[in-house]
Amino acid sequence: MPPAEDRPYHHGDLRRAVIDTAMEMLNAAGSEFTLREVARRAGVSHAAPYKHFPDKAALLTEIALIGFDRLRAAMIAAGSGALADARSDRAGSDRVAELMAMARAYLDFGRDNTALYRLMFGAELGQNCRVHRDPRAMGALDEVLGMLERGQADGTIRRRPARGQAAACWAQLHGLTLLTLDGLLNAEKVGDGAVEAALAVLLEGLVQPATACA
Amino acid sequence: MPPAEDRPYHHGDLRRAVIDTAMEMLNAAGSEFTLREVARRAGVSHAAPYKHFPDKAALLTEIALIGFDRLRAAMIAAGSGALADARSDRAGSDRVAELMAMARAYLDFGRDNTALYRLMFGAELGQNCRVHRDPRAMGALDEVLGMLERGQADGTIRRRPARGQAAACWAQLHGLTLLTLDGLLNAEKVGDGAVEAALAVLLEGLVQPATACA
DNA sequence: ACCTGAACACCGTTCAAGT
DNA sequence: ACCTGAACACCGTTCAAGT
Repeated sequence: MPPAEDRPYHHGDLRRAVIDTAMEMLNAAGSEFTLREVARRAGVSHAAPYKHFPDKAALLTEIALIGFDRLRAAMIAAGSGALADARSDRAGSDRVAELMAMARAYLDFGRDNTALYRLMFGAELGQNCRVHRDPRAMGALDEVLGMLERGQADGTIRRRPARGQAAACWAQLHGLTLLTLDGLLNAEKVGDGAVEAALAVLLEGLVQPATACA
Repeated sequence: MPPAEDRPYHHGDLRRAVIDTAMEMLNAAGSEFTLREVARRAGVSHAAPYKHFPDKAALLTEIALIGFDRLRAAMIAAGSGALADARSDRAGSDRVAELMAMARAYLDFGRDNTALYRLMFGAELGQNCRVHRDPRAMGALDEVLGMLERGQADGTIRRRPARGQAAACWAQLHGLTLLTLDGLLNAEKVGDGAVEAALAVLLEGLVQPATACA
C-alpha cells in the first residue's frame, strides 16, 4: 500500500497508518520488523512515528493488544456458532462441541497469525511487560472460563475449580500452538494426528464421564 | 569472569569460552544478548567469535541444544528419583509420582532458566530453524513417552495413542511454563494454585480411573 | 592456525529546524 | 501541531593485516 504521491506534508492519520502498516508487515512472512521499515512503507521519515509512539515497544504493545482482542473475538464467534449448530440437532452434548470449536478457533488463530501470535506472548517486549498486565490479554481465558462454568452448571464438565480448568485449557492450547509453529509436533516427529490426540486427552480430563454403571 | 590479564594473543579454547560466557549472560537477567558483548566479556575482539561460529544464530543454536540436553537430564533425574522414593513405601502408584515429578522438573527448569528456555523455543532463530530439526530437541518428549508407555503397560495410564498423550503433556507443560513466565497465571489473575489445578486436569485425562463399579 | 582493527550497512532514538 | 534530516551510539558481519 504505497502512499498516494500527492500526500501532503502532514499525514492525515499517521498513528493509524503506522499501526496498519506494522500489522501487515507482521503477517507478511520474513520481513524483519523494524521501525524504520514501517516508516518507509508508510511513506514517512523514520523519525515521524516517534511523534505518535514513545518508542518501538509502545507500537508493539498496541499491536499485541489488538491481537488479543481478535483472538477473543474469534473464540466468541466459534463458540456461539457451534452452539447454534448443536441446538438444531438437539444431540445434547452442546458443551463439548462448543469447547472443541473454541479450541480449534484458538489453534487456527495461531496458525494464521504466526508472527502476531509470537509477538503477543513473546519476550520481545521484555518480561512482565505492559501487554500482559493489561486485562485485554485475558480475553480468551475469560471466554473459556465462562464456557466451563456453564458446563459445570449443566453437568457436562467435572466439578473442579473452574479457573484451574481454564488455565489447563489455555496452557494446552498455547503449548500446542507454539510447538506446532516450531515444527515440533509434525507427523514425522510425533506421529499423525498428535494435536487431535492431545485435545482428546484434555477433553477426557475436563468432561464428566457418564455416571451410569450398568 | 574477566580473563587473565596475561592471556596470550591466542585464546586457549575460545569456542568453549564463548559458549560459557554466552550461557552465563543468558541467565544473568536483563543483559542484552549481543555477540559483541559476549566477545567483550570473553576478552577478545568482536570479530574473534566469527572464527568459531559462522554467525550469531549458530551460537544461539548450540546454546539452545545444550538447554534441551539439560532439560532432558533434569527430567530423567526427577523421574527415577521419584520411582526410588515410591518403591520404598510400596504404595503402588509409582507411575503417578513419576509423572508428577517429571512435570515439576520441567516447570522448575523453565522458572530457573527463563532466558534459556525462551531461546530454546523462541523465534529468534527463525521458524523451522536448525534447533527444532535436531533430535536433541525431542529429548524431554522421549522421556515422557517412555514413562507413559510403562504406565500403559502396568495399567495406570489409559490405553490411548501414547505419542498423543506425550504431546498433550509437553504442550501442557510448555504452555504452563510460558504463561507463568509471562506473568499471565499468577494469583491475582487466575486465582491461587492455577498451575496445580491445571496439572490435576492433565492427570485426570491421563490416568486410568479405578474400574471397580460396586 | 588464530586473532585484531577498521570498515560497511544497518538500527533505535534524539533534536534542532522546517511547513 | 506535525514532520524532516542530520547526528549519535550501537549492532552484525566482513576482510585485509597482524602474531
